[in-house]
Amino acid sequence: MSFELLKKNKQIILYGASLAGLLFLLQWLELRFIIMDHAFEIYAGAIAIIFTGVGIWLALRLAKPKTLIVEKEVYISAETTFVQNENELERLGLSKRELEVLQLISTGMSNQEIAERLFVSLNTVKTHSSNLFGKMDVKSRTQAIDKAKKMQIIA
Amino acid sequence: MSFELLKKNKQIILYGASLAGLLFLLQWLELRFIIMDHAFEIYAGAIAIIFTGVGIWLALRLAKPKTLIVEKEVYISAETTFVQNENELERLGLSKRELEVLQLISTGMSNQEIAERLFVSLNTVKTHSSNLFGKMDVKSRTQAIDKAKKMQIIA
DNA sequence: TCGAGACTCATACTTTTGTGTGATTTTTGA
DNA sequence: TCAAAAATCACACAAAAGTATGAGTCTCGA
Repeated sequence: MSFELLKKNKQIILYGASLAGLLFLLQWLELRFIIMDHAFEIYAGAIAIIFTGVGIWLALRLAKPKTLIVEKEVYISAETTFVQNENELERLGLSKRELEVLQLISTGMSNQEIAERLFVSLNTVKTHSSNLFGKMDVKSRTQAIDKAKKMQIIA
Repeated sequence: MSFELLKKNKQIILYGASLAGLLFLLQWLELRFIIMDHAFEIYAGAIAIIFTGVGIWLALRLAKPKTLIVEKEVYISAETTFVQNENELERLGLSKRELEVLQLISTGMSNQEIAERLFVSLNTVKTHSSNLFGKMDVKSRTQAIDKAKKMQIIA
């Protein structure tokens, strides 16, 4: 715990130490160059410059990094992001088979192709599609596709 | 031009000025408190602390911000992000009118409705649609819708 | 100005789609 | 278990979609 604290305040401790160190250095230097004119100003200037540097160094180390949030546009194909709108689907009251037919219609299949895919007769597919058009309140397969996509009940 | 330069180096000039100012201040203070013991060390410490502050301030102002790039995924629905795939559209060789018909077909409109919308005859719409089906290599309007959406040539 | 492509339209025909009605079987939930 | 819903299918008809062919007009670039 106290070690943690030490670690956390490392910079501050280091700063204090360097400050103290420099003062000792200055005192020692004072003895040697006290005779010099304007020695004080020179020292003061040196300290100012040095500690400006220390300050800069401190700031750069301690400054919280500015978090730059880059909004990355992620284009995701409709298939991967598709989540079926269960509510709307429920509301329509489409049966499992009707939804299946609707999905196949949306892929561009003809009634005959759908019949073959589902192993039922063409008439059955027609019945299903006609019924689902009624439930969806549309008049054609193309309208059904458009509406179903807008309602997010198919991909 | 020289004004620009002045502006650009404002911080540096300010720093120099404050440094000079402080030295004058110190010289003046020296005359008054020279009698104090350890005055020099006190001054030196004060200078160190002040210029550490100056350094920090400078660093924070001038330093390039440490940027932590956080990629935030922005999900965008298909409708709002729609950009027509010009290349594919070009490749298909659809005429302006054919594309118009295709777009209206995709909204679920019947040929008759499209004819009325475009102020042309039903036969004209049929001709356009038949031609565009040929160019798109599909056999029905539903297939055309599916393919066009996948090719991103319609919304 | 000449030809190619675009746009228009018609006619005739085929195919597909959609509706209406009725019926049988299966599934399912109360 | 019993009724309702779902799924299946047929037939007949109507409506829409799609194809093939031919043709007239218009625009635009070579």
